[in-house]
Amino acid sequence: MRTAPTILHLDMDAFFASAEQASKPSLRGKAVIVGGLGPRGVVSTCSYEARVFGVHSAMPMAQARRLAPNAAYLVPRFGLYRQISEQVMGLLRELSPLVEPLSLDEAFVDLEAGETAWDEASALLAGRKLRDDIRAVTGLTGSVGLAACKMLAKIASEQAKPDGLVLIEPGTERALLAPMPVRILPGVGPATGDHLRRGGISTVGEIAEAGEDELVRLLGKAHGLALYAMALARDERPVVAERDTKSVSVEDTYDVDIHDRVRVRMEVQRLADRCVQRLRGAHLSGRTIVLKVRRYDFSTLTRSETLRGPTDDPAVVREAAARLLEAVDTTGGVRLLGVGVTGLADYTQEDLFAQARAAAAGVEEAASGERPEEVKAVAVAVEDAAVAGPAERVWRAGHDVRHAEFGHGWVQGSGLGRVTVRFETPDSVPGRVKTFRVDDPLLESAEALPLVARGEGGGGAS
DNA sequence: TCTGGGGTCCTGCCACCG
DNA sequence: TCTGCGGTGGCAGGACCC
Repeated sequence: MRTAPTILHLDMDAFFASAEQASKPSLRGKAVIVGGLGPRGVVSTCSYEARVFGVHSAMPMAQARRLAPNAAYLVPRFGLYRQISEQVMGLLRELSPLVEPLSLDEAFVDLEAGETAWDEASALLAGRKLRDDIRAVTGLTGSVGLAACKMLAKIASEQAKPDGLVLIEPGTERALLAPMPVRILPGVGPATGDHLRRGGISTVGEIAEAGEDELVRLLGKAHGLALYAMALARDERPVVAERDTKSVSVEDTYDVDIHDRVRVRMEVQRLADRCVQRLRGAHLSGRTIVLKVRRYDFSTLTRSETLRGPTDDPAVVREAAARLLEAVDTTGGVRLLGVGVTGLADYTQEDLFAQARAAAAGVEEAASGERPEEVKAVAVAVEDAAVAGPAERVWRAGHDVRHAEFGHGWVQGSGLGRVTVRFETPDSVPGRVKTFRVDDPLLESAEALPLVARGEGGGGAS
């Protein structure tokens, strides 16, 4: 294990909510909650102002509304977050070629590999400059943790939140970890936490005292050994820049449980098509098709089927998903359906023809009588239908719009044939609110504006 | 209070093979 | 021929993460 604190962990502060506040001046300093707004939505991220009311991520939206009825509720705008994320990841790559993104708002960086830092002083310097650069380029704040391994760097950035920097000095790690609750360690969630507590262990220090054998007895080999090592501040996991995707899936939770079996079949077909679109978008194909069903009582089951070869053919995936569904009892209703593909392989354009042939042959076997050409034709028709969306306009809370007369703004709310728009931009003062008919011809949806104007602070969203 | 969506990894069980 | 055994792959479920 290295001895200098040259692993950096960056965590953007309340990322989605902060991006929304930066983009909408009227929301700055206010409780902002981003997540699914349907009856079964959950909070994705909330601003620090909202956390004061007890709101936190993963909380059911209905509960958040009770706790913070006057907060601004917005649906996520992943396009905007991705743009900002790319800017931030770009800054990280200036520090080192070894950058491991964990999500849109988090990443590890190996500063030593980038020859940016080799000791405490140089690591601190790099961390401070990074925070300044992020603020200048995106207008947002991020918290930085520096330590000699990934686990500790992540704990450090957690301690640094919000808008701070913490370095864990080599040699102090075990003393620092000992009094912390076990849940601080990566891999310890509610279930493992309970398990350990029943075994009389509630702090990291108690894990270390319990010993390796006891941990393995309590949690099994892989988990027990890993946790024991972490408790001793031993974490040899390298920063890995490129990770291969292992699975691709799509799932939908329905506002109301679906009881109609025909509707369930139809939804599974649609999910299969969406899943294949994703798969093809990533230039992948896969061998194992997975169907996921969450029933009315929240019990979840999966059924999977492995094909003889990888496929990215929508007809093949739909057929497999339909077969899997036939083995599942859905009486009582389903609240969620999902279709996924694992056992992934890269494919190239040259492989396409051969794969389509092989996959179509598989379907022909399964649904005897169908000819490969017919199967392919159906698949193409469905894809076209999926691409052609509904014609009516939907005004989603938080999304940007442009009005021919009043300029750029965002949707504050809509309903009963009306849409309310607040007219403001990231660099304007808080704007005025106006209400229009949902079919107002002067109103159109718009792209998100960059948070920091181009030329200001060394770059902006493109 | 009533639980999203997209992932990864691990474990236990079973069947199959040599 | 039967049985035991270890390795491997498929499948289902669970835990965890952001």
